[in-house]
Amino acid sequence: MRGKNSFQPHERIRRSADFQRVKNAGKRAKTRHFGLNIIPNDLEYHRLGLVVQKRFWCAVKRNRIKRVIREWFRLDKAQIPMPPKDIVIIARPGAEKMNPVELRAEFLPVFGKQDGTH
RNA sequence: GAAGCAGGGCAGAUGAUCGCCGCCGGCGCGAUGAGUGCCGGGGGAGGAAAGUCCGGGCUCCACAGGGCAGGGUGCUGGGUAACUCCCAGUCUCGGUAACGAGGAGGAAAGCGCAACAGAAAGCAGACCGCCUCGCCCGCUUGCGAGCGGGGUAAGGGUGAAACGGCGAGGUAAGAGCUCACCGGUCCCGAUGGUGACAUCGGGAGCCAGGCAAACCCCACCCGGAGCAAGACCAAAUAGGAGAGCGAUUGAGGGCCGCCCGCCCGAGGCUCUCGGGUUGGUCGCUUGAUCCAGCCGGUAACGGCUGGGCUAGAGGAAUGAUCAUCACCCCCGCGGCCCUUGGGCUUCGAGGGGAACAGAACCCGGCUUAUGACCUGCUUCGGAU
RNA sequence: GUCCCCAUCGUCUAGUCCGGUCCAGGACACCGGCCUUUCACGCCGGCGACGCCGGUUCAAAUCCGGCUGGGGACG
Repeated sequence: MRGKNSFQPHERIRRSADFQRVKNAGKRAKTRHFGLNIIPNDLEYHRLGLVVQKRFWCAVKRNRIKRVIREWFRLDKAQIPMPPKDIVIIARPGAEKMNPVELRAEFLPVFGKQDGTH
């Protein structure tokens, strides 16, 4: 087995239909720099999808945002409460200045509140 | 020391941990396959990867053919696969200089353009002025005022631009009208250079410019699309509806601007609508390649020999954390110079910063963005 | 990734091909005044733009380069 902190291809949302399902039917949350859509899936693990629009940033900054979010998911996915979910994160202007520590602090309340609901 | 000019390479390094994407080897599941998981090894963005502004390779459009249209280039010679690129040179312009910039063919081939101002703006032009003649008036009798005819481009004023400059002669006043010198234009000759051109000598004449980065003429170049090119495999739906046309005397299609020419060509062809798929493999990285040495060349570059090649993704991989060492700035302490203030420098136990920016078929350039450093040169200032 | 197109007052636009008539015209909006008891309508006046940087030219919104910012198409 790989380490539990890995991020493998099947944990990634790729298909356009999956993005549409999460966006239309999922619960929405909003933080200072991101929008999140979340919906439970039928699998045994969480999945992550990223939306970083081309119109706001150049290629280097887009890659930077996606890497930092994936780094968060890789390290903290065990903390996400258990019915497995599809999570789509939409970056908003200002997100390119986030470092991993700030990002973790920003996402913590979102999933902490979820824990309390059930 | 200050300011500036030109050129050069670099794009933080090392280690640890957790991860990502290909490749190779081994093992497991599976059917010996397709896949998939684990372990090990090795690799993984740039000088601009960018803008997509030029030029090629490659692929398809029959074979890439002719003409027109359209587009591009534009001093000379060389380099190159090719170029709007590079190198060397010529001329012009800018700069005190080092050096830099130049789309630098043609306006006595054509159609044209020049607002406003000004008298006049394209085979120039009399508003004021200057000179002269005629008429008339005044008087101090050769001067003044007015009107009219003529001569004149020296002077004034306008303009972006007004047809050489200056001196002498000449004249009623003037004028290249004539002459000397200077400047430019054109023609002829000599010398140097492959050539652009330069230098020198002689002559003509001062009849006359600018805009081609609007059209145009001349010379040369360019067929069109683009890896979402293109080739193959698998799956799935349908085997439809409408319109147009047609059989060798040629419907229609291809060569994606048009014509010629060529080719394919029939119980089918084309267009539109409707329906299905939203997969995989190849192309896909060894190439006009990079490094070193020698040779030819002023150089760009070329030749030979030896060696190296390890990104090839596909909703798109290089990241995070920590430590140490280098670089820069601030701060603190010490030393020196010294006019309160400031400058230079050693040390560190502190704090902060480190640019522009991410391959998408591949190369050669251009342009734009950007960090710290090194070397050479120029001008000015100081010291010797 | 590749290939195209566009940019003028706060908004919609004319002028760009073929340079000067343009310190850029019009409509709506905004501001001030007149009319009206007041508002609206109407009339008069004002404010206000050639995306940016170079070049050619006597002269550039217009011609030629280079940037910047938008928009579109493509199996």
